[in-house]
Amino acid sequence: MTTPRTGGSDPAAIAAGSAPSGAGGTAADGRCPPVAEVVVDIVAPDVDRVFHFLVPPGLRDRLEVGHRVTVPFGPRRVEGTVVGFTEQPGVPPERLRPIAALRDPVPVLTPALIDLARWMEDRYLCLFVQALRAMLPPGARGDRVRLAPRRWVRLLLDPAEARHRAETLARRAPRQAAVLERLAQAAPAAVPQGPLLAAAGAGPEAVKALARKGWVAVEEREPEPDEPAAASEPAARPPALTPEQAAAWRRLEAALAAVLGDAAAGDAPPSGGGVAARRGRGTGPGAARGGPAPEPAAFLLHGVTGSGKTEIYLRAIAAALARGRGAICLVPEIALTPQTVARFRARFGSRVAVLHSAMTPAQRLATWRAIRAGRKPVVVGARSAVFAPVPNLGLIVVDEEHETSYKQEEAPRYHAREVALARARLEGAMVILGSATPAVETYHRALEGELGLLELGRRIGERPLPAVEIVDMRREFGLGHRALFSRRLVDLLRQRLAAGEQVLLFLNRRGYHTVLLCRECGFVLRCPHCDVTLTVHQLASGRRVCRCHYCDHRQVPPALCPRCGGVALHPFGLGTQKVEEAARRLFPGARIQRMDADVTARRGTHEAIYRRFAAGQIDILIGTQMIAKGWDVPGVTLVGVVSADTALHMPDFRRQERTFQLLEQVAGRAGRGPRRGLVLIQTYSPDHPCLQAVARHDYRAMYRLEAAERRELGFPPFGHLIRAVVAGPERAPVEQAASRLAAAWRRAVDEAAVPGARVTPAAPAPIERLRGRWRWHVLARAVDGAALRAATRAVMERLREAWPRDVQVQLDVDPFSML
DNA sequence: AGCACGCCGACT
DNA sequence: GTCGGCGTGCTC
Repeated sequence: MTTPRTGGSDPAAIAAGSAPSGAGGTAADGRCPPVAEVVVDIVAPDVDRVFHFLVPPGLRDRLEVGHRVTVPFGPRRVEGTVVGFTEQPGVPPERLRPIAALRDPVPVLTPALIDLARWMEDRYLCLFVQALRAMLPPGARGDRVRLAPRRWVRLLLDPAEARHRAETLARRAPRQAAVLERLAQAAPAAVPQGPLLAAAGAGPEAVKALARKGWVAVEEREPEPDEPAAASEPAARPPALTPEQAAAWRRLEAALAAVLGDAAAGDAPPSGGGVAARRGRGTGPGAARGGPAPEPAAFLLHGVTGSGKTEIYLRAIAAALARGRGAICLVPEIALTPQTVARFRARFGSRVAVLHSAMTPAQRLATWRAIRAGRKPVVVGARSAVFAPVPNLGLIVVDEEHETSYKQEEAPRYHAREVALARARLEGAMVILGSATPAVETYHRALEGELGLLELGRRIGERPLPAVEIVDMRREFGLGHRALFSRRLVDLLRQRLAAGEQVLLFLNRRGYHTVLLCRECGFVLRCPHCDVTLTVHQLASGRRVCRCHYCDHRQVPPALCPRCGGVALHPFGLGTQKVEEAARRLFPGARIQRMDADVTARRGTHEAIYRRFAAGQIDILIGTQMIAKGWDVPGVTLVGVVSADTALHMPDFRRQERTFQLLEQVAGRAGRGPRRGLVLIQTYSPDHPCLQAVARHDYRAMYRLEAAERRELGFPPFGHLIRAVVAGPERAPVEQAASRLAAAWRRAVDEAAVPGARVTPAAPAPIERLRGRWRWHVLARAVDGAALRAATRAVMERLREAWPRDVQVQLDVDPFSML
């Protein structure tokens, strides 16, 4: 998967500075050395290294590390990234060809980000070019996006005067008149030329003519990222802190001063300065171990929901800004709502850039450039915002750090939290990881002293956490109550509805376990491509359709069982639709709404349902994960978890952690208002220690459970995992290749004597077929992650010779999903 | 990854 | 006789 390359992938090389010539950009005299090191945009192990190109005279004083270029490559031209400069390339000079073109006026990446890409290559066993790609704004690649600035037209006349002239112009030049008319309406604001011309039914020549007359001016602007001008004034004063918050803030403030320097000193490194200047200044998260070091440079802020973590983030960001440093705040995609953004804008005004998945490539690119230019020192965004090219970065906040959406599930399969810690180390910045239910891995680091631990155990205003009640469904069943809702849940629902209060009914996943099952022979309908059970969905027309959750294969349910020919083939299991039906039957008068991936497939529905719910127009809202996050509705006094069992029995070593996080999250939806909330959990395992921990809101109890189990089995944080997926169009070569890989891998860890290493035999992946490809996998585990990675790299290198065609290996370091 | 070069089967 | 299959090798 990886190839050795100049600069190497030895982690030590990173700290020592692996840019071969050490050149961090254009030299002080404005000239760069004559040969540029370029990584081309081709994802293939063979070319995943530096190639050398001559810098043409015209680019001598402009080219910098991080620039995107077009280079001649064999018979064609490809795009690439400048990652360094050198005096002596390891190739004979006559083979060097010049760079063909510069693609961007300003480098898209910073030198520090290129160092980070090297770290990622080593840490995630991905290609260097894959790491670089992850850092580019979608749109920087290819020439699809228009790089030219957008034109805006401004009226230079008084609006009344303009209308008058438009009238006289109407006969001879109706297009120009229409343009003038619209500009007069918008005056004194400028108007984007494109929409203006479309609305006026005119062409660009109309504007040109008006400009010649001196009546209008054309301005060129970068495409503006959406930014409500109204909210750009920073708020007057931040709210006062609770005593707990104040104590946490004192420690953080001291650490910020230690790591970033004194606010007054104004010793911030020059913006855009090479990373070399800053390297070694920062105290890495590990630095606290040696000697009487003060505070570590990274913290875990463990605070229950409603304890005021965000206020701490905002203050820390303000402190970084005061020192002339920038900040990135990562939030899970789902939390990137207008409310979140508004909060940042209220505090930092137009200095905030928001990176949204919904942005167009052009907006994204414009935002990226504004960040790179230092005009937006505060960046808020989801996973990939960890790569925002903030010059002179001082702080990275990772909110809800336990969220699985921080793990990227395609190559490079990085985890934004880990990248944040590495980036902060490279750039001498601080990190704050925040969560009400930290990942076990993170909490372990905090207990080990690798992270500073700040705990907020109380909610602001001393509001109590919701009460949790567990219902034993075995008993219900034994007593002949076989309905979806226990008697207790029905009682509570009735009470709440009578009192005019709102209820959330939560289910693990949409349609999960609603399979087509034959009650005579046990046959279950599966996807012909993906080897998972199909899920039964009810269409609006009343017809049923069976769908695969992985590849979206659809088919009409067969009337008779394909195996035994019997007539007992029926949907079986728990889905949101079933819950909805049951609720409607029980409470025909109630206003009931279901919300899951099916319902919200149409864009905008999510927000619409939220608004109706918040406005009290829905009594019972039934939904999956998506109702668990961020919804703050004071009218909710009851949350019913229809079944906790699916979460609890997932085939996953993190299942207890995940169950705890999930249930705490849904519990957080109850009792945001004046009345204390109640959470009712239905389960067939009422004595399960994890559920007992949830009932007491006892994070540490869950942590101890998980830690004991994982230590025993050598799972993270007590060991490191690497998963290899072997995939190809035919089964036999895949199986054979996977077996060879497993054998070679085991031999490699044995030879290298990697401590505590274990390699599983090759096995079919839980989803053996996906999108028409066969998949087998192998899992390796070891105590020493770096040693395991080194051995893995060596194996891949060796296997690359004589590897069957059409068979690929994907490596996943620290995997989350094992499917 | 692409794209050239190169060496063996059925077609205007 | 040639068009075209995809195996092998290379790209500063």
